Amino acid sequence: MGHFADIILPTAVRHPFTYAVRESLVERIRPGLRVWIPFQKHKAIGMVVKVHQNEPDFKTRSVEKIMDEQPVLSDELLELTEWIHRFYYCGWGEVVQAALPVGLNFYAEKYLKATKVEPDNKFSEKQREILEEIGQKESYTLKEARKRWGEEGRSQPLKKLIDEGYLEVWEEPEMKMKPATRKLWKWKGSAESKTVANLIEAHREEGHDYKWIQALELLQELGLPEFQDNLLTFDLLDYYTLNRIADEGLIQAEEVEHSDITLKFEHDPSQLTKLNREQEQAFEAMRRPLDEGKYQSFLLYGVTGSGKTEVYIHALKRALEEGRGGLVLVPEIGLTPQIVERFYRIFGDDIAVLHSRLTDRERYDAWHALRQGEKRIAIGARSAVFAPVQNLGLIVVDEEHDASYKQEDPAPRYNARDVAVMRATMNNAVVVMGSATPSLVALQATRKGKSTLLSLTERPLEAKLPKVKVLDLKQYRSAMSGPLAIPLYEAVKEGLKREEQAILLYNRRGYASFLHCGNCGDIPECPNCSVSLTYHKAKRQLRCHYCGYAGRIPRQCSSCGHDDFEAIGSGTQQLEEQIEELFPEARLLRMDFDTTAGRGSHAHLLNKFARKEADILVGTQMVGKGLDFQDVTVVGVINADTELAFPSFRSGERMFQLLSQVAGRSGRAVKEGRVYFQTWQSDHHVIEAAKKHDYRSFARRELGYRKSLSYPPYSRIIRFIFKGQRERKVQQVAEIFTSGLVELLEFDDVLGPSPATILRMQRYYRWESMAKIDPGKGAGAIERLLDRAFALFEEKKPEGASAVRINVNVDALE
DNA sequence: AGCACGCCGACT
DNA sequence: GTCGGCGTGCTC
Repeated sequence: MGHFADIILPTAVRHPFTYAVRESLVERIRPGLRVWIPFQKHKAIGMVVKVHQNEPDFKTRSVEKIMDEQPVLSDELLELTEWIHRFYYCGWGEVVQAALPVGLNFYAEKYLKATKVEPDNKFSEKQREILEEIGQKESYTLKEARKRWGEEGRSQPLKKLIDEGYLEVWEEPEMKMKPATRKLWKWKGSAESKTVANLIEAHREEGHDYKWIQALELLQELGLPEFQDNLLTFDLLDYYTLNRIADEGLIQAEEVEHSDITLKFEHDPSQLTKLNREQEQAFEAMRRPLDEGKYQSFLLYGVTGSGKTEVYIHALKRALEEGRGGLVLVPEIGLTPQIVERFYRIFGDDIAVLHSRLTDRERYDAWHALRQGEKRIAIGARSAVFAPVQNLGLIVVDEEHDASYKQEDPAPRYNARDVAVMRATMNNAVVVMGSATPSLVALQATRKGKSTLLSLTERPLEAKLPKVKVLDLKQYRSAMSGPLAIPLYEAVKEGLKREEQAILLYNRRGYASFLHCGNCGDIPECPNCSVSLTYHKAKRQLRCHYCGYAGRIPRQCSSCGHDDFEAIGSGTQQLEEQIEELFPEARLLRMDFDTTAGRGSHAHLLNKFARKEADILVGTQMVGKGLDFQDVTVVGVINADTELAFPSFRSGERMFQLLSQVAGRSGRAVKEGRVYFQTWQSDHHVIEAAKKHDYRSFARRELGYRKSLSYPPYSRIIRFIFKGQRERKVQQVAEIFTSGLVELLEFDDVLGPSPATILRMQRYYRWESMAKIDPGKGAGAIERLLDRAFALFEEKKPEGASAVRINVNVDALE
């Protein structure tokens, strides 16, 4: 009897493909190995998930060769990815593709080769250049060629050569990865020449260009020049910035072998901090299941500054002592050198840091080191949940409530926090989720006994929580100083007198600048999406945030024909101007989308402020994480409640998180701080709870509201997006599919269909529906339900339904 | 999801 | 007469 292999590919098709296995391969083939297979008209990489002897009733093709000696995915990760594919209703191969680094995933490099020989005069000059260059080299990747000649205007010489068969494209399964050398940076400068601060000062006096000074400041911010061995790694830095400084001869760049490139902070395990009483209790609670090798889930609720990280570190240390590995997940923007340093100090080279600036090769090496057990801890953002940590004993999910754990688009639309819980279950491991403002889903899990609540309430003595004053705008309507209610205005004024600093926050909505017609008020829209175009003053361009469209400013208004466009500044820009009028003496710094466009400029602005080069910082919520300033005594939120206008069941939760962050952060300074919330809804429970730093009362109210409308955690939301180029068809498909859902889900709520908030995006019309289902339903039940919904739709679908794509988003956040 | 095939409108 | 955009259907 013949042998067959079920093989997955990175497609949205939700079933494996069955291939025949030649006799000579039967011995070696097994799940987790990648294979080179014929697929459609080309060859592709697939992964074996099952080997069996059941001949299928269609004709099979044969596995060409086996690519790996050892499975790239262990049984554990194979099982985990399969669960994700069922639960989040996406292709198994799509999950595996997201889980593996380049070099171990399904990506096969495409190469170019010159084939036919033709007289030169047949080609354009550009084409002759391309053919000559490619002909010279042994192998040329399509990627390289596209980079060089892909953007050659309308004529597309490269594409034509390929289409006409003068260049052949073929794929190869093996990845040729660039050697793992990187530039390492050496700080040149004598012991006396000192700090970068001196240099900046000196160069300022010499009138050096601003960008150069900015680059230097970046170095100073990171504190790297003061490094003991004067070696700078740029793992978490901006390559171009450092190159620029190197060009100036201030630092030297050296090529260094890969093994030397890891974040080298001081490694001194003896610096383990002693835990306080509460931290000790939390640690003790985790220690039992950790020692017994049992699954248990914890929610570590602790206000900012209460020392959650220390608890994580102690627990990790314990896991390592038990001979097990650890995994630390942080939000996308949470992986800063400062955080890495704290872990590195205790665990040294036991840690693999998986951050977005790694090259393919470095990612591959880090993955390998974990797989081989050479490194026992992985730290990284969302996709690090797939890191091949051996004998996993502990998973930490820091800032558990953070939205960046959920991948929205493209598939797989998984939530790394929930995947972490599942992975811990499968490994009999402990999972700790930490937050100062836990998500209601995590909180509910503790009430249901699925998770254990641990609290850290003590803060270091010097860090008192600031007093929050709510300013009701209804009441102050006639007592305003520009955008500021009188008490906030007075507070800022008094603070400035004492040479203290202030931060004024403006909510995100309406933060971009745009253009409007001075005659009829019409705002130019994106030709591909139904959104207003934003105005980029510097480039004199109109841009779309959704599809990337960029265009010139139109000559005349498309609706009335007049030609007098006016620019309307962003919310923060306007606020900045108004504040300038109120406090003409003060030095202002604005921080928003426009001013932080460049890389590193975010940290740059904050540090400028920290050095007291400005008195007032005006910004959007992106200021968020950077509120710990010694001399800031006034923080004002100009429009605390705009978030509530956002049509989402989570807007209250999001606003509470935002306001708590503001209210919680500014209390670190020694001087007593004051926080002001300006709002139209002073009696709103979210405002009241945030004012009193009272998570519990917020949660109680919010859970009541969620329960009454059966929103998460009392339901699980599945969101469907229907998209296609013909609006009528999209609507029709949305209606028919949704009516099928209603039939299947008699007792659960189905909302919609309705046009999406942004009806048209990238030339596709979008409609959406939402189903609220029983939160107890597991992966299997969800998969069966959706299978039935699609089967039902298959029976009822109208003519032309295939022009409408249906996206499924399980546990959608919005 | 990607990709090739095939149909139909615009331009040399 | 031909090029290229987009709807349609398929992948073992």
